[in-house]
Amino acid sequence: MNTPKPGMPVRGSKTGQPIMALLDLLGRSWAMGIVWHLYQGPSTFRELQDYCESISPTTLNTRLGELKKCHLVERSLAGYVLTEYGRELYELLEPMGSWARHRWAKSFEEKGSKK
Amino acid sequence: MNTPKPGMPVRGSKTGQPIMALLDLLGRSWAMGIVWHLYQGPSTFRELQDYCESISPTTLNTRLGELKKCHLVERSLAGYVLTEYGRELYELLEPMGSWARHRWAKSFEEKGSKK
DNA sequence: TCATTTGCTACATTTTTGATAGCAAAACTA
DNA sequence: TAGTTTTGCTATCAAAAATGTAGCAAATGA
Repeated sequence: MNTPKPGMPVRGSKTGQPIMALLDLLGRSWAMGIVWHLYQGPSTFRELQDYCESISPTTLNTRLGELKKCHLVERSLAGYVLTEYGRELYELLEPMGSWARHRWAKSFEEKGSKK
Repeated sequence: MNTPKPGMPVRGSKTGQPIMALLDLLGRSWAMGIVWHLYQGPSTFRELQDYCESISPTTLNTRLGELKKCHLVERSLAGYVLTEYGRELYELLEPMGSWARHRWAKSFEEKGSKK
């Protein structure tokens, strides 16, 4: 699975539009979860493993590799950390948290949930 | 693969926090791409297939099913459309588009790209 | 009525992910 | 400084998810 980057064809989009590369990258298992978690502060490999309860070390490692190649994550003395780009991305993701809690979750509470 | 919903344990998070359910849902192949595309207007199944160049009808169908169960997409006479929730979500996703284009893509242009 | 189009299922193959074991290097500890 | 932990990560195999292709039944159009 090759790392999606802007300007390169990615899963399902040959145009290489940056947003498509980003959606491909973030659409892989745990990618957003890792970014989400790292915003709290640096984490070691094992801490990330614990956080992502069911991730395998293989997947965690490839995902970290992709995020590094895409300049969202890097290593520091304290462990893995978000880069500046990573933090910016988190800040774009962040509003989804409150929306999910305050708006989206409500839509499941209506009585007689269809389907 | 069961549909992630707020309040239910999802891939790697037993707490059922809405954001975790959302990240699980959106982290599946093509989920964000479908939302992204549908914001342009209603699409038929075949149009979505064309848009997501390499998606298989099987996957498209399950993904649409999940998005419907989660109140982001519904069917209309004109085809599949975003619900109000779906449009709200798109609007949260939208800033990622310009960030990817104007900020993130730049990070790949530096001379001597490492790695 | 006959040909298209549409939404979707079936099924075999490939790709991705998970689970588990475990190793080499670094960091403690006694 | 020898022994124990911890840490980052690889290897391997099984399970799950996605793809590719064919094709069918219902709706639409000519």
